[in-house]
Amino acid sequence: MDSLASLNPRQQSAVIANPGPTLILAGPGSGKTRVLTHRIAYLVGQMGVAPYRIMAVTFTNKAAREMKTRVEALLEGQLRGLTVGTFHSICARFLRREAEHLPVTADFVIFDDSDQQALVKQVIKEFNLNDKQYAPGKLLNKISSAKNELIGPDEFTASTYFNEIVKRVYVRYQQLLVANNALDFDDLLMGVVELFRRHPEVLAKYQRQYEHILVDEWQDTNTAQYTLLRQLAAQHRNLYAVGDPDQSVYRFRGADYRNVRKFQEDYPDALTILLERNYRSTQVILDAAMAVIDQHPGRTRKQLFTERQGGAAIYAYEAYNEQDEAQFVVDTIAELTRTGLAAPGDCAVMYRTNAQSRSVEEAFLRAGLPYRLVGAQRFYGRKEIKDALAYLRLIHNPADSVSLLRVINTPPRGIGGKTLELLNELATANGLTVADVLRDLGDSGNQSRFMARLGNKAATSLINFGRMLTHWHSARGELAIVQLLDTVLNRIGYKEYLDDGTEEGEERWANVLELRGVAADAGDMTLAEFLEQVALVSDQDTLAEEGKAPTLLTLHAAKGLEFPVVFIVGLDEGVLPHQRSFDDPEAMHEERRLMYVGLTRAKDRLYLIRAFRRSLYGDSALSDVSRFLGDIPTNLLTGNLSNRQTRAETYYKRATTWDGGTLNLSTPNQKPVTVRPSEPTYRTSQRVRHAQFGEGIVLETKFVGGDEEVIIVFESVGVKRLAVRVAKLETLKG
DNA sequence: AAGGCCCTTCTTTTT
DNA sequence: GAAGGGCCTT
Repeated sequence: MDSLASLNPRQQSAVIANPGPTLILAGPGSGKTRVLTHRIAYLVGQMGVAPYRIMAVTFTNKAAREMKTRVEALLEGQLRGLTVGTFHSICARFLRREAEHLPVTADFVIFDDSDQQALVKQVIKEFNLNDKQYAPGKLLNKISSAKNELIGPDEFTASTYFNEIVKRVYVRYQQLLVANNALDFDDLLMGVVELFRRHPEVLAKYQRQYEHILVDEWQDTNTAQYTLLRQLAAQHRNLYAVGDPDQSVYRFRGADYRNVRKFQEDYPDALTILLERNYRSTQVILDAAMAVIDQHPGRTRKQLFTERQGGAAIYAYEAYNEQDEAQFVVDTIAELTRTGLAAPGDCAVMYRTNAQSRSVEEAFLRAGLPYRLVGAQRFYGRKEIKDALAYLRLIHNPADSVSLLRVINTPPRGIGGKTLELLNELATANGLTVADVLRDLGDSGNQSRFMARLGNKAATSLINFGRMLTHWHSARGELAIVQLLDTVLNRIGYKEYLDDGTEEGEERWANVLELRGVAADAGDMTLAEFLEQVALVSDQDTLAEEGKAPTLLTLHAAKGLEFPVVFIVGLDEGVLPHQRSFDDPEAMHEERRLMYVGLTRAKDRLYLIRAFRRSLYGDSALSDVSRFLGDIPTNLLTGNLSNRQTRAETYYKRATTWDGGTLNLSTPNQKPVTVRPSEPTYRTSQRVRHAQFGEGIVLETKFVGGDEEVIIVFESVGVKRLAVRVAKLETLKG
């Protein structure tokens, strides 16, 4: 075993801590994963604990996989029976195993966000509610928070009229889930807690088994998760929690960093170990990060330190707009690569919201450079992927009415609204599900007792569809996932449906092929296992081994990762911190922690970028520099934003030298209004000729300090930025 | 029934 | 500046 000698004294004492409740407060880059893996290896290798008596819980599958691999490497062998997984996957496993105690069967499917939306919309319709006043998303938020707080539909107390509606929706929504043989994400957690409460003998079984429970990212646990762990650890009390309250960024999902303090209150005898030595970043980067997080009220200060004294100054850059911001990132990466200071794969670009990735992606595309984008949700959220998966889900679980509705007329097969209405009616009148009616139609064809009410055309379509379903359903056990998927795709002519000759169509089909690849990788996994796996992937899970290209990801997805070079874009008030946090102090604190997470991802170089103007809702507006940038001492900064005094003056000068007409800036600090520059001379995608560079296409026109600038991609030399006044461009036709 | 067009309404973050 | 919903025509 990789000896304990490779760990520092603090880490060592964490690894060899006596049994009992233990809390490891681990600053960023302090080697918490090493501590966790060594701890497990120590328990197994030195303390003789059987692997099956250990549970290690993480938040992402990637973290779970990594932990397992690293423990196995330490022990030089397979660890049979060790439970490593995410909260959600471990809970799903428990629930399937104990399904006899549940309202759903062991085959239950997991409903994702859009399935939940569909179900709530159904309830809204059923109750004749106004979906503006009672927006599905709002209702779902309420329901989700309730579940995270372990409040079931019956316990939900309605103190206001709105909550009265929420309660009714919640009750009905839960009924529908059960009718669909489905659970949502929150049900997985709450379901296990409830199961344990109702069936102490089941709980006792697991309590006995799990002598040691280790938890990563403790600060991100919510009430349901916290309660679950307390239940499980009640007998042996060997709860080993690793976390950092400064990195808690999932409040919207019910996470409560106060669970760190709660741990100490609930286990007064807990051993607490602080890991403050950082092995990742330069001191410059750490100082900046500490300066930001130290402004967080009501927090215990940590004094992070590193051997990596000094380091490159942090480059703070103000771009003109988000295109310029993205261009700066691309140019800088090119420059770092050229000078050998970093490879493209060392670089990461982080942003607050997914929407911000677009301008960055466009800049990479324009430069013809590759990048990798993190985001499983984006992939699995695509319509074509959801549709393909809906077929598989329906084959697996015919009770899944949400999937049925998705695919019954995709691709179009002549089953429209009227037919669906009739189908529903038939089902309800006979006390059956829609799937039952379809199956009967498929089985009995023209002899079906439901024929009478159906028109000829509709009946044929329904019979055909019913037959396909029945056929696939009975074949599902004999085929590998990828074969089943191929069969379905072929039969429904999905390629022909998607690939309509447009670029988008081609891309859609390419996405389906990617899903096919995932299915092929699933090997001989059962359909149930496959569906669960794809339901529970996280954004981070899609991040394979380090690539050769820069990584684009949200700050949330960046948690737990590190990169030699980090760019954080969008350091503007309203973006980071996000607009939505302005009137909620707790939310604002979380924005600060998010900034802290981003800063501490960087090992060597950090670039903080903002845009002077940024398009929002379509038209563009001016923004202020993020307050978080202002918290970083200027002596750590370089770049055009390193002197804040002058910047404020610059805004003023720049703003007042614009066309003047619509401007009413009286003081430099007053919030600037939207400025309309005069009409551009050139238009986007216009062809032009330059005396030296030859022919090109205008990508963008803009005004900088009253000067008109155009960005042009030339056939000969690529992208150039030119001043119209100087460039003498000739416009071409076409 | 299906496809197209115009309208609105948003946009945090994700297991 | 996209995506969904409502309303139109074929």
